[in-house]
Amino acid sequence: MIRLLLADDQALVRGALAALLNLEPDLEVVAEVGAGDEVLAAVLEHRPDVALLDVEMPGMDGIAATALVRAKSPRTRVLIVTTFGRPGFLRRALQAGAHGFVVKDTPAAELADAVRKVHQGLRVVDAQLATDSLVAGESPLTPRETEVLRAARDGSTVATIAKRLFLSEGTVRNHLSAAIGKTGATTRAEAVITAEGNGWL
Amino acid sequence: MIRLLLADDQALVRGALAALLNLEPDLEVVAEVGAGDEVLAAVLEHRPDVALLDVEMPGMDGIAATALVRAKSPRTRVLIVTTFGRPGFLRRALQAGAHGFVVKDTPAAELADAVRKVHQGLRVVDAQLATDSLVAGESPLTPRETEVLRAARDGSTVATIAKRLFLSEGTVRNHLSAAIGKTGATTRAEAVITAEGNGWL
DNA sequence: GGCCGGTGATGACAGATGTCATGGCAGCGT
DNA sequence: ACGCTGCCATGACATCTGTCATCACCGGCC
Repeated sequence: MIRLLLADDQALVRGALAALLNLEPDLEVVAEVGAGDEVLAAVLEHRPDVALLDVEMPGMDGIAATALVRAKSPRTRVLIVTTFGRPGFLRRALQAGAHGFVVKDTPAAELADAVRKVHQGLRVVDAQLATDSLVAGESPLTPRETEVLRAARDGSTVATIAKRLFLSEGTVRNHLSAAIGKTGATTRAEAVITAEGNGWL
Repeated sequence: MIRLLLADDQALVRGALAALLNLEPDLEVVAEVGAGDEVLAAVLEHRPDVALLDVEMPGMDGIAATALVRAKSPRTRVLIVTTFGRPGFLRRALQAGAHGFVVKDTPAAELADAVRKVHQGLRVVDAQLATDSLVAGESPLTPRETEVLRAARDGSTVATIAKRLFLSEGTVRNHLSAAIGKTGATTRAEAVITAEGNGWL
């Protein structure tokens, strides 16, 4: 019997996935959580064989949670199950120690197989996403550029960003300009969009 | 036995919801589709009692699909099941003839009840969302303002938007300025975000 | 008819934005 | 020690953006 932990912030999806997986005779959902910062405690308490984690979660994202789980409970294998096939997500998830990466629009029938493969120690990775990841490459943005661009996501002005990050306006403009150049964009908003699409933020 | 149709673009979620609902002795999923423009054909073929539709779908959104289903198959009741609790979505869904509106982070146990209530002809609406909907109100944007703001979502410049919509740059700026004022924003990007958040785009 | 709201346009203007050159400073690898 | 890279800052400049006033056309409505 393979023991599973489910982490997804959408209760309905979480419950539905539990129902789906519990249909399999060799799978058993032993714990469910709805936030990233609840994952580790639940893992330590229930010691699941495989943890299925969403990337987008309140508290802590699934990738940070993956790293924690791998560090504190090495026998637990991690399968990322996410909505967005962002290339950067895949890369960072694997670097954090995830064993598998499945997008939510894969057929339901394949999920159980993915779980079993991950449990056997195999790697499960969406093929399309793997190639995208190679194309998109690692984030070209420096930490500071990333931070500034992230602060620009909500449509703030340069002045606001500067205050929030304790930088001069000129510096913010410089970082934004660099980020715009590196993303191949011509506008701040465009840079935000492509950077997000590649999972660089 | 209540016969159900499921429409959601994420195959995994769709399959999981089917598993969840099929656990109920009085519910039966008779059809599944992954795009909005497949909904009507499937409804006409299988004549489900209740159709569970996601809002965000390729082809046609769930709200437009709702209107179609209500027009062509009045006996089929529609329950919207969506990720985003945008006030405008609720309003438009109800106007299109939906009988229920459930957000994906409601507990899984409540979904079956919602389906049964909708089947009985009752209205099921997320309480929090209903009040939000009243607060946010109808979109204050004129059709043209909406169109221009929508064209600005990808971070285009005024010049690009003007060309795409065959307007002068000044006119585009005027519409954007009006939209910014009506949304209470100070930037185009901010206006886009709040308008999207309210389901006005 | 007269009024009003939505649409399109123009011109003008202050302010924000993106770019560039330049300089200083800290850390890191050779 | 030297050079490289990343980070921070400044100043200057062209351009874009947001705002405002003004005009014109059209459709609906009292």
